[in-house]
Amino acid sequence: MSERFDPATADARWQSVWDEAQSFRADDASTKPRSYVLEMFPYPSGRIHIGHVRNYTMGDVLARFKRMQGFEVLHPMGWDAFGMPAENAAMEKGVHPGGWTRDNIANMKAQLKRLGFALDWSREIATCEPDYYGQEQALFLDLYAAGLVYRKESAVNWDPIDCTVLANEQVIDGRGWRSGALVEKRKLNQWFLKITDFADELLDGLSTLEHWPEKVKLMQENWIGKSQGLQFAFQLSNGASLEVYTTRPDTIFGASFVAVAADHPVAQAIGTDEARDFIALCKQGGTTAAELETAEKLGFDTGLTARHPFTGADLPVYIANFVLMDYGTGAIMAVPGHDQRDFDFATKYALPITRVVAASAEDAARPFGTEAEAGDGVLVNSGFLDGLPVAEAKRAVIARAEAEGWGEGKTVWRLRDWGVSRQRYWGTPIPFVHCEVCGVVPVPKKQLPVTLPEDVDFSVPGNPLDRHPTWKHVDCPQCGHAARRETDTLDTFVDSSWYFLRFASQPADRPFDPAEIARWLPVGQYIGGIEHAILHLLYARFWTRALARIGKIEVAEPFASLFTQGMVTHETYSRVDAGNGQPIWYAPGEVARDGNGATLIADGAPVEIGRVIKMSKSKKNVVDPDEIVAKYGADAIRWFMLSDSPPERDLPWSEAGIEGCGKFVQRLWRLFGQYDGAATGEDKAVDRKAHQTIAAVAGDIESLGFNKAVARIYELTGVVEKAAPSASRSAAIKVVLLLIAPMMPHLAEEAFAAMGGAGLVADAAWPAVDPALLVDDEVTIAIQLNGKLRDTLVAPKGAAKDRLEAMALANAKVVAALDGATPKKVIVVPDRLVNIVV
RNA sequence: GCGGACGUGGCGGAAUGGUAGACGCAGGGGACUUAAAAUCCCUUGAGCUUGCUCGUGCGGGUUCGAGUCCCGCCGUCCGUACCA
Repeated sequence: MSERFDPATADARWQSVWDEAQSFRADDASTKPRSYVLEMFPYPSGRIHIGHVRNYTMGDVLARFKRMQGFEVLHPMGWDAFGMPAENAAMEKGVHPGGWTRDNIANMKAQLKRLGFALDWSREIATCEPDYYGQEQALFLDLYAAGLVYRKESAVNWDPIDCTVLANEQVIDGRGWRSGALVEKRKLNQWFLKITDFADELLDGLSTLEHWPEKVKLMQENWIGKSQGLQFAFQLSNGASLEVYTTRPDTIFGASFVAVAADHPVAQAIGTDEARDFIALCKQGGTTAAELETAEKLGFDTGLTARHPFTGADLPVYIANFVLMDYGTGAIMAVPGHDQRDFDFATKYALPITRVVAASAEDAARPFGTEAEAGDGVLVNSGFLDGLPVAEAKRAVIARAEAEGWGEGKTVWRLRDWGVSRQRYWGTPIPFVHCEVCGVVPVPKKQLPVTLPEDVDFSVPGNPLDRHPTWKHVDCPQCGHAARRETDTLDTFVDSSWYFLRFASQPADRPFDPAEIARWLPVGQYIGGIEHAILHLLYARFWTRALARIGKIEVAEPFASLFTQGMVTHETYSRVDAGNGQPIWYAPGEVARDGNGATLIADGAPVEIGRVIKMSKSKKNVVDPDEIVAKYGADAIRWFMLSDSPPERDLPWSEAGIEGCGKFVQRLWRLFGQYDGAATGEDKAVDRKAHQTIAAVAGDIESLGFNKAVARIYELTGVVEKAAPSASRSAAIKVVLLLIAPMMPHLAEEAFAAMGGAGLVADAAWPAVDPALLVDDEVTIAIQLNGKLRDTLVAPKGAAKDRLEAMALANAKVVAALDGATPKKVIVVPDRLVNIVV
C-alpha cells in the first residue's frame, strides 16, 4: 500500500466503478426486503450548499448501511426545479429561467457525484420538465373531478407601483422589495385545494406516525388547530343577526364588545365615508400572520349594538383589524379579561374589562394587571355559571344555547384550504381554460401536458404568461369558442407533494403504477430540514391521502419515519466601515484564523469574529463543498458532516475540524496498511471491543445518531492501533473498514482492494456480531454517600444486592464517614451504584 | 403576537432519574528530526489547604439521588400558510 491515501485519484476511480457496475440502481423486481431512503430534493439554486452535503451524507450512510444489511434500497435524487429565483435571475441577468435552471442542475449534479453518494440516478426527476409537470396536471384534474379543487377570492400582497403580486418574502417592512411601495391586500379569484376536508384525517393520522419527532407532530397538530366552541347569533340593533364563533363560551358573561373583520358583510354594509376609510386602512400592509398579529389593534365603532343572549346588555359592534375573515365566522364576541388581543383593544378604546374567571370565588373582585388572564379557574360574575370550572362552564353554555335554539356547539379548524394559484411564469401551468360560454373548463387529459411557452419577456414586472401574445388564446375544449387559458401556475409545494411517488414508479403514460407504489411506499426514512415541519410535510401528507381517497394509491402516510436535521453554521468575520458605520463582511477564505483571533490575509490586521450563524451569502460565511472536496477529498467532508454535532442540531463548520477529518482518513489508511491476514493468536479484549462497537454503531446508524457512531469508531480505532498483532487485531481492522464503509466509501474501497479483497465493499455485508462478546464480566460500581460519589469498586457483573451493600459498607471511606453509626438507608442499584444515606 | 425547539469545559458535544464532561477540536508539555511537516506519548472544568469544595442559562420544587422530571423566568433559533 502507498504511504498516503490520495482522494484526488481514488474518489473519481471508485465513483466510476460504482457507476459502471450500476451498484446503486434499485431493482423493482428484487425479492429482498425493501428500504426507501429519501432526502428532501434540492432547489437548483446554482451550487450545492454545505447544508445539502450534510443532508445527503446522512441519507447516504443510511442507504449504504441498509444495503450492507441485505435490503434492496431505493435512494433517488431529483430537483425541485420551479420557483422564484429562476425568474429573478431572468430579470437580473436576462437569462431564460429554463436555461438557468437546467445549467444549475448540471452543475449541482456533478457536485453531488463528486461526493460519492449512492444514488440511483436512473430515476432522476426535474419538476420543471413536462414529463413531470404534465403528470402533475393529470393528478390535479383528477382531484378536480373528485371535487377537491375549487376557486374562490383570496387576498394577495399587491405592489401598487409595479402592479404585481408579491410573495411574502418580497415584502420588506411592509414595502415592495423593488418598488419600495407600501404593499396592500388585494383580492383575486384563485385556485384552492380542499385540504380542510382532510383536517380530521391529517390530525388522526399523526398518532400513527410513531417514528416522527414529537415536536413535528405537535406543530402539525397545532397548525391544524382543532377547537370545540360555540357558534351563536347576536341580534343586532338594526334587526340583522350576526353569527360569531368562540372557543371560550364559558367567558360569555365577560363579553364587553363584538368585533367583525373588515371584509365581513356587516362591515361592508355600513356605507359611511368613515367606515369606508377604515376598511381601506385595514387593506394596508401585507397578508402574513405575523404582520397581522403584531400590528397595532385598530377599531371602528359601527354605532350598531348587539344584544347579549343572557344579560340583554347592548354591546357595541366594532370593525377590528385583528379579526380574521378566514377563521370561524369572521366575527367574535370579545372578552378582554381573558383574551390578550381583546384586552389590548379594550384598553385602547376604554371598553369595560370584566373578570369572569378567577382562582376561586373569593377572588372574584381582583383587578387585572397589565395582561389578560387566559388560564384555568372557576367562573365568577357569571350568573348561572358561577362556581363552575372552565371546562364545565363551556359545556353548560353550549347546552343552554342549543336548548334555547340561539347557538350550537361546533368544531372549527385553524387549518385553511390551500391556495395554489401563483401569478408567475416558472411553475406548472394550471390545466384549465376560461370560456365565456362554458365557464371554467378543464383541459382534456389527452391534450396534456399544457407546456410553458419558451418565448417570454421579463423586462417588465408581472406574470409573462398573462401578457404573452398568443399562449393564453385557445379554443374552448368544450364548445370550440375562443377562450382564455388559465395563466396562474401551481405553488411549487404541489411539485414536492408527490415526487416521492414518481421516484418509486415513472411510467411515461401515467403519473405512477399503483402496484410499484405499493411495493416501495411508504418511504422508510425521510430526512430534511426542520423548516419544512409544517407546510411541505403537511401538503405531502394531504396529497397522499387525497390520491388514496380517489383510489389512485393505497398508502395513507407517505413517510413512515422522519428525521429533521440541523443547519450548518459558521463564524462571521467583519469590520465596521469607518464611513457609514455598517459592517463589512469577509469570507472564511479571506481570513487567517488561529486559536485566539482572526486577521485579514490581505492586510494582516485583525477582523472581528462574530456570532456563529447559518451560512448565508450576505454574511459571506459560506464555504464551497467543491473546494473542500478538492483539498481533503469526499470522505473527509462526509466524515465531518457526521462528526461531533448531533444530526438534529446545528453543525458549526470549522477549518480545524475538516483538517482533523482529513488526518483521520490518513490515520485509518495507515491502520488498514497494517492488516495481516496471516496473523495468529487471540486477543479477547480486542474481540470484545470490536463486537461491542459493531452492535453499537449499527444501533446508532439505525437511529441516525451518527455523532455517537463516529465517537465509537474513534474509540475502537484507538484500541486496535495500540493492540499487539494477532488474528483478533487483523479481524478488528477489517471490522473498522466495514464500519466506516457507509461513511467513507472511497477509502473503504481503496483499502479493501489493497488488502486483496475481492469484489466491492459497496456490495459487502455488515459484519456479524457474536452476542457472547457483547457483555463484560466485571462492572465498576459507584459508592455514594447521600448521593455524592465517594469511591468506586469493581464487582462481578450481576452481583447480588446484599453482596454489593456489604462491599460498599466495608469501603474505607464509608467506614470513616459512618464512624460507627448505622446508615439510615442503603440504596443498591445492581451493576450501577450503592448509595448510603446517613 | 402565536406555535415549536434548544441552552453542559476555551469550542462541538457524551450521559435508560444513578460515577457529569465519553469522543473530537483547540491549548500546554515531551519524543522523533539538522530543521520543518507528518506522526507518536503525556496533560487539560473551576477553586483552594492535594483531597476536599463548587460546577450542566437563572430562580424555586419533587427525589436516597436531577444535566435528565415539575413550576416560573431569561436568551437564542425555526415556522407563521406566496422563500424553498
